[in-house]
Amino acid sequence: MLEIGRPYRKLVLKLDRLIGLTSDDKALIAQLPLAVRNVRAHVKLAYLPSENSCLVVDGYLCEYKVVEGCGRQIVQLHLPGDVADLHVPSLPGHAMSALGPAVVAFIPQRSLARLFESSARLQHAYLAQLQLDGAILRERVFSLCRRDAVGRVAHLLCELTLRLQAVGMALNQSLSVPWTQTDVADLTGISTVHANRVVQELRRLGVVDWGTKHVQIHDWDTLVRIANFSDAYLRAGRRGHVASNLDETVGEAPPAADAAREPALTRA
Amino acid sequence: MLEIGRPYRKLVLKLDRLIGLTSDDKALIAQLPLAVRNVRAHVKLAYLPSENSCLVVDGYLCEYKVVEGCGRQIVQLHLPGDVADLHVPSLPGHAMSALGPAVVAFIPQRSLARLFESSARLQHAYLAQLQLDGAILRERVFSLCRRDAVGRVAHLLCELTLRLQAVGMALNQSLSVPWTQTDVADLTGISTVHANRVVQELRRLGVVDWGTKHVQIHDWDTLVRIANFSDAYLRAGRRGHVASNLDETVGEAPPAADAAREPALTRA
DNA sequence: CGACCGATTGACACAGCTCAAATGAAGTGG
DNA sequence: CCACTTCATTTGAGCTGTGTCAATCGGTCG
Repeated sequence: MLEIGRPYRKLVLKLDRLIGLTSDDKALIAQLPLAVRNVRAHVKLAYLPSENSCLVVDGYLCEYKVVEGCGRQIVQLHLPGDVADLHVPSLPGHAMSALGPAVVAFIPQRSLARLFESSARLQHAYLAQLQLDGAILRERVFSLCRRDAVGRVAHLLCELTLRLQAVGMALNQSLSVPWTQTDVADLTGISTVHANRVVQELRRLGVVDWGTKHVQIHDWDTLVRIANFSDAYLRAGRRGHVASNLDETVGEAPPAADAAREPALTRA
Repeated sequence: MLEIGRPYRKLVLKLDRLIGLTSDDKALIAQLPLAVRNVRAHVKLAYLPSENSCLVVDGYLCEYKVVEGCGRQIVQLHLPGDVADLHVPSLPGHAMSALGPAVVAFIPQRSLARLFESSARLQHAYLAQLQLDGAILRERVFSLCRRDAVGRVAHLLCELTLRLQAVGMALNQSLSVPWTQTDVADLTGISTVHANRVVQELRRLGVVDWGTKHVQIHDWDTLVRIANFSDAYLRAGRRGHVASNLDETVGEAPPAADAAREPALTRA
């Protein structure tokens, strides 16, 4: 069921949704030279330093750090439509591999650079994407600090669903998740044993149907409640993204002439 | 002791160290319009959406997320020389404030945009900076998953030291740290009570002298060992940054003609 | 059929949390 | 210069979510 045609489709979908693309932009992306490859789980993606980026076409890619002794910790998860920087894992102890079978497309960084030179909008999209990745990472930090194991896994599912839907997948909340429970553990910072208990708990609550390679979400609202999920951070970097909590500073000095020119300071 | 002159000095230092700047670049940065302000702790930095960025001149800025009920979780820490995006905290529940007294400079984003148009190298520096921030966040994720409380705090100190030294501060490992132990707790994802116990443990081991507003590191090597610290990730985004673990793929098929053109896949 | 990997279960240990209270330090007003 | 407040640090004592260890079970593949 792995997609082979139009490998850039999801990337275009995502960027279009993020900041909007012209048809010229889309054509430019479609012309990128891609070397499409199938990757199996546990196969390390090597890199020729800084020479290629890696577009996820289908499946999941993760950057992980090897833990001394054994095991790994996944520090970032890439979904279809994401562009992973292959030179990041050139850090010692870091590596990149697929979770479950995946399809990727290698793109010469030089081609990407040329792409950005030819379209300021696409460059902007790239920046927006970077910002979004940052927002996702920060939410992850929050998750690790303030959510318990069940909350973390639930949050992961919520995020996954929305990110997949942003590239036209996971419609009717049915996710392809060809991960082992060890993968889930490495993603959420819990032990394998506990990951199992969490999965069972989510099943018991009837919020998900968690199969070997598939997750069907039955009760989105409850899942969101368990995860304490809010999708706001997934909109970071979006065009026309405006503050939605400006009310917090309401009651302060009304925007006087100079207050309008520089940020206000608000007593917490 | 707060610095008032040449507010962009640390930024220039950092970018120069990161990718190298020409004197033209430095002059461009020096010409940026800055609105310098003193900020006290617990004062929220408000934002006019997307209108300003915020250069940390002295002290620390943090982005945090409010925890339901009470408390906050710090998701990102900005040091002198860092440029914080003021529109990030426009996410609901997010905010930005200083840890201890700080000096910041507001920069209109429009000016930054113009800056990048006039110098491709500076734009590149900005990207490198974004990448570095990402690497720091990913290391933080790792820390939260795989280091115990003492390790996390030790790692925070190590990172702090190197990042400060990159902007000419913290020479001879004496750090200005005007934080409360609650701040440390919010940074590392532990409770205030436990933060106290960790600080005491570090003192007891004789690795640091942790005063109210200052930390003096006495035994760097031990601190590094406790933190399991490696500074590699702090070099992410650097110019000429090359893979240092290429040896891992040594022994694979020698770089054949086509292997040289696209990344290799290595059995983990 | 045997080997292997992932899922599952149970028993136990402990790092770190919570609650609660005492102590210390810094500032404020009289 | 002294009460008084406020905030940060410190200490103690249980409690609990997760980790660890160790089996068992089930499916898959050669």
